[in-house]
Amino acid sequence: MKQDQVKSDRRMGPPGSENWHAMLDGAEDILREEGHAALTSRRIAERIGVKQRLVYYYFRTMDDLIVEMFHRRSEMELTRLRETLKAEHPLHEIWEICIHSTDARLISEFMALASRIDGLRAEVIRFIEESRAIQVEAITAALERTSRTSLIPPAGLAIVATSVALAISREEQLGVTSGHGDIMTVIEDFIASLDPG
Amino acid sequence: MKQDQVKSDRRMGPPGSENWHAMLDGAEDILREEGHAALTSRRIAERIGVKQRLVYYYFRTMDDLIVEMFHRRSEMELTRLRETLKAEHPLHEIWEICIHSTDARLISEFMALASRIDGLRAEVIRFIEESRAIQVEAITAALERTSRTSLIPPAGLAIVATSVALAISREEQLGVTSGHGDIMTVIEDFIASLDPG
DNA sequence: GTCTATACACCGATAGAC
DNA sequence: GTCTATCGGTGTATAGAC
Repeated sequence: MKQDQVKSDRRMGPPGSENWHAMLDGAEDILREEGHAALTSRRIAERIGVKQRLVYYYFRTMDDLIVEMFHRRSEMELTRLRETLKAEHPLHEIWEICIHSTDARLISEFMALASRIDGLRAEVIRFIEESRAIQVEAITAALERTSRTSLIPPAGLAIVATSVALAISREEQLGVTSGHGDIMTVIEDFIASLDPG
Repeated sequence: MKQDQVKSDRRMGPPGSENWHAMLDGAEDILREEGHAALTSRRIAERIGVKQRLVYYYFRTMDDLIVEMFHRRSEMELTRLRETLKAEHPLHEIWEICIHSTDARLISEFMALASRIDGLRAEVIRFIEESRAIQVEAITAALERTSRTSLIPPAGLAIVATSVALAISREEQLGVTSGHGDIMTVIEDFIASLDPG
């Protein structure tokens, strides 16, 4: 294969270059701060101080840019998750990631976009499956280490943790807080009992 | 107050009329099937067989239409939830509503839109708070009826139920199912023990 | 690599006739 | 109530010079 571009022979900029990263950074900021409606090639260019045309030199289409934005982010997150498996207290670290690196606004936007963009949907599926597998591995190891059994199987616990963390993050951004402390305490106590320290 | 329209003196169509409902129905279908990017006055008009101009006779702006669409829907949902309190097995019925009336695609779109549209955000907050209050009431009553205490306070249980139901609905639409059966069984067993029948 | 310039489509919203 | 017609703005994406 001499050419990477099978769909188009337009000249393209190299992935991973400075501009390439700057454009994805700018796109992420716009998506977080202003939402999907503001995520346009013009605004990205304006934000990082280049001309609009250049966006189409680094990304074939806007949809490509969006998929790449999610892909870059999910790779970083999966790497962080995998590293927790080697740490002393994996469950604490995974819960920290769930609570603090979950930007509900960004996730809402990506979810809505995933319905429309096939490539993004595939990336989202891959991310959910991989991160769940890592969490299940950590939970299973913790159960074995403490010689305990759980009423809820590891995969079920992983779903509860991630979905509650996301819901709390979303509601906090909206300004709703009722019941948050209650459930956080329960989850943290459970983790403490399973992964003492 | 002689005039309802304080922001604009443009002539407006009556809320609740046939066209008014048809437009909101069409808007909902578009949002569910094609996403926010396709939700335009032209497409709504085309879908229900009227001219685009008519949309602006019934709704002052597109944002107004979107807020009204969520409002109409959340009112119906809250009414259904309130009715469960008078039923024989409230917890079963609430869980049914959580699982089956939760359209993850629609909710993703509304959440993303809520970041941009202030009026929609206010409606979303109101809906979350009201529905949580109803759920807490049902759970508290069930605990008293069975003379039980829960490790997790009612508000925490409500958060777990709604957030897990939403996560499962979202993942099912994506085609991810690992762990779903595990957690569903646990929740359903818990409800059965609290609200036997 | 980066630019100017631009084709072309679609959008929100309105004026004013019938 | 519903229509035709339209304005001004913004979007994606490309051609081709430098």
